Amino acid sequence: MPKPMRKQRTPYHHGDLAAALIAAAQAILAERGLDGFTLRECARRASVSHAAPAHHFGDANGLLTAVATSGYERLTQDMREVAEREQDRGTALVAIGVAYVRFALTHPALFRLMFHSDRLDRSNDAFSAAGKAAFEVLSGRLAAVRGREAPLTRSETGRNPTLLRAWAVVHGMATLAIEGRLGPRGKIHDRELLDTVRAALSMQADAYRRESSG
Amino acid sequence: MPKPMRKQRTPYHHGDLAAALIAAAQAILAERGLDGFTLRECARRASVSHAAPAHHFGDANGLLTAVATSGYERLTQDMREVAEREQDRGTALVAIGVAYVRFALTHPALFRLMFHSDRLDRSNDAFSAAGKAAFEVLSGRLAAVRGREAPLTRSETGRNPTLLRAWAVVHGMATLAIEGRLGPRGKIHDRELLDTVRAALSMQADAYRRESSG
DNA sequence: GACGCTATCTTTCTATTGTCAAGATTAATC
DNA sequence: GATTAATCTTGACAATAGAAAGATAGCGTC
Repeated sequence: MPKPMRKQRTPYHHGDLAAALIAAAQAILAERGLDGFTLRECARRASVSHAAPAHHFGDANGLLTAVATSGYERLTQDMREVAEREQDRGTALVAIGVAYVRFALTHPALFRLMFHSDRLDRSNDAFSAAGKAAFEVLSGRLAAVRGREAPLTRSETGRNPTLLRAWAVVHGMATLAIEGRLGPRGKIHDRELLDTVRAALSMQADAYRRESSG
Repeated sequence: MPKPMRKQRTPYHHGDLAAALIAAAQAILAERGLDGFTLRECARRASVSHAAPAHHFGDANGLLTAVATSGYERLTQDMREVAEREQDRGTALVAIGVAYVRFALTHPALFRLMFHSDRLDRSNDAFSAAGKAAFEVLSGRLAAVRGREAPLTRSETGRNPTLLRAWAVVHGMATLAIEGRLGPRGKIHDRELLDTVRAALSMQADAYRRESSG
């Protein structure tokens, strides 16, 4: 039984370097933003040589893809949680949108990485699965509100005006917010902004209902 | 009278290096995207030493800010042109939104630079003026549709659900489109997508009218 | 328990980048 | 025409990503 050596200087093998690198990358993103991310700084924080990450993630973009994947998983979880707390279908859809925007405000650099970066490896299976799952929370609830049968796939969004509108309004608010286009940032302003977001999404939900019943 | 020397090997002074650098930067953005942009490559394309740009733009971000500024000016012009061709206020608002998305589809990297980059010098006066002008085309037309008096400022968008919604839906569609989230890209697909965008914005405009009259 | 295999990690090297400092060259001004 | 200011070059520095080659240690097999 390989007894874990008790704290040598620096054990040659890290133990769980992949997880440590992801955590370090998340911290760097939060502190310095996406442009402030460097693979070497990541390695430094994990107390490991600058070439070590390559064995787990290939290159810098591979690590970023893993970080983005975990970001999608957290976003999915956030949206599901708030949706389950709501009884009404319409308010559930609004709550999902608010959670989406709140996620962006809480993790702006991560959100940018997930949605606005060309440094992601889209052929990565885990990544696309995580992105798909997040999308389906939104599209599934929308289909419920609209009284539709099956939710649409992502690539069909470009051909369905209603789904496009619903996703776009939420995503647009999130994007504009973290870019500082909607006024100053800060705890107080963010809360005020989320109130406005909730109001705007309620109006949207009302419009969806009117359209599908009219 | 300083007669322009007829084509020496390489004239020590470029003549209009600032413009040449901006043009080179735009070309690089179009070819290789924002992450593919480098200051040295820019200098190479302008046939100038790697340190020359500093005298005109300070640093790399200064050049990018100038490029973004000219991007906002073009976007403003595009939106104004299509709006003037429309008679009805509602269709003008729709046309502005379509122009916004079309601009993003035509210049995706430039659009990302303008809206999703932290490499811009927001204290630059020309830059903020250009951004403000673009915003006011949209908010002005929205105010007209809603029967409002004065259009709102950008920082008030975070407190006004209707304006927030209107900007967000257009910006969200543009963003999702250039990130490939709405299906494959390409001439045919883009045209199909713009039709969907137009349909979606028409539904939005109808909703605005219903709300302000109800 | 010994052997070998393989994953993990380090060191070293190359090419590239942005920025700075100092000098060269030209245009503008008086 | 001389001085000043703007423009551009050369050379250097620190930092980066990635590749190559070697060191170390965990793991299965016999």
